[in-house]
Amino acid sequence: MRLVIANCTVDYSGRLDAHLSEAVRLIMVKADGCISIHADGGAYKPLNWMNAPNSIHESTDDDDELTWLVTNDKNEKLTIKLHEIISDFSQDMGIDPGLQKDGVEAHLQELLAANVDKISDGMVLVRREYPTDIGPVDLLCRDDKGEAVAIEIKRRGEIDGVEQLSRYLDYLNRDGNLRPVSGIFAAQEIKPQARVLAEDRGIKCLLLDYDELRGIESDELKLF
Amino acid sequence: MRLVIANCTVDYSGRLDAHLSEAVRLIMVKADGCISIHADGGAYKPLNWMNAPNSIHESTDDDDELTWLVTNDKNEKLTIKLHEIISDFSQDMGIDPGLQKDGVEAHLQELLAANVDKISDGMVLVRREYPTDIGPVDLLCRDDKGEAVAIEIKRRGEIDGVEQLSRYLDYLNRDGNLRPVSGIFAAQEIKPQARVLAEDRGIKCLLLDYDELRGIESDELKLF
DNA sequence: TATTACATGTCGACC
DNA sequence: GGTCGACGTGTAATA
Repeated sequence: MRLVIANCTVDYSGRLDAHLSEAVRLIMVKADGCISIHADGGAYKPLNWMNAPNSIHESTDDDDELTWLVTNDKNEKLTIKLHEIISDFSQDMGIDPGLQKDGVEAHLQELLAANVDKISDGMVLVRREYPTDIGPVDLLCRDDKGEAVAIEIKRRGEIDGVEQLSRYLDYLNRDGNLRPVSGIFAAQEIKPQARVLAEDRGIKCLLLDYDELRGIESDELKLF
Repeated sequence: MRLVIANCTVDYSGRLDAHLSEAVRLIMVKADGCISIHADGGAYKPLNWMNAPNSIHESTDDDDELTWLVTNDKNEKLTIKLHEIISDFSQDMGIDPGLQKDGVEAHLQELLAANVDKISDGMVLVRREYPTDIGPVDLLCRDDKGEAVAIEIKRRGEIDGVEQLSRYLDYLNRDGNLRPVSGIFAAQEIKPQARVLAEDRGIKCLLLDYDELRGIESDELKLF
């Protein structure tokens, strides 16, 4: 990794056009060639960047001013004029062992799939990722009366997720072998508007507690 | 901005749980306190981060090992154990003058608004950003028969955009002065699922060619 | 390769 | 603070 702190101006042209006027910024060049330009504030997103693969071409103009021209094969171009280099530091880091995550949607789905009987007595899982023409339903179950129940799982339950489940229900209810299919919208957090929309459409909401799901003890989950 | 290169392990707990095993990484601390941890590859997204506002607490354990504990008021916690510091560099950068952008959806809307007659003969623009209680419709037009047409414009046409237009159409069709209102879903690129859903709902799809719109010559746009 | 849906999405605008 | 829509979204999995 190479870290250059410099007074610079930057132009990007590609998916849109963008310009950065002269200021001191950090220019980060990673081992794979990707490059990002950071200001001293504003979260982690860089002001400009160019992902790998790309090619970096360095040149010097008449005024001894350094320019980096970064291009890729998608017609994107990043031009960095380095007016004054304040610091230039390189360090080899090797390959990162990588990030282990726990608690993303796939994990929630796995846990809930193993505990559908906790949603209501007699509920059984038919299958995960039940396929339809408009995409897979997270969980398809049958309740104690043998009626089909489609479950959509989100980490954050917003209005889009309710729309998505509604589409699945529309679709599934056209299938004579499944009809009638009811819906459960399950999420760690359900936004008020999503809850209102779900209830308006006869979809039940289920608030998931990750720790509770992980712990075996969990009581019955609370449907409402 | 402070740049620390160190052999470190990191744990994040908050929206999910994540763990980074020991390796050499860059730790970036910006002037606003936000912090990000970068590996030497993998585009611009850091492995872990914590946005401002937060509070950073530094401590030393029995083995003289440095730990940074970063917390915020949303119950997120980032723990960085610094086993060995290879480099520690600070530089004041001042406030960045900021990024100027040019050429996104607003531009597409502008171009299409000026060329609604190219969509079909006799089409006239009623207004851009036609207001409704559930948000503004990108373009409201009337066709050669005087019937209202709502147009939703996207750079990338996905299923959500079709839902959005559907909501507008539901709403507009309750208005006796407008009814019947038909819909056109216009985008530079339309995903297959979005197209299927649109057609299922009687919404026409319109593929926009940015260069063609910009060039005055453009033939009639092709509705399908 | 392209298509899809997730993301600690982030970010801004508006209410 | 919550919702909504755009993003140079990026990214991984899947077909």
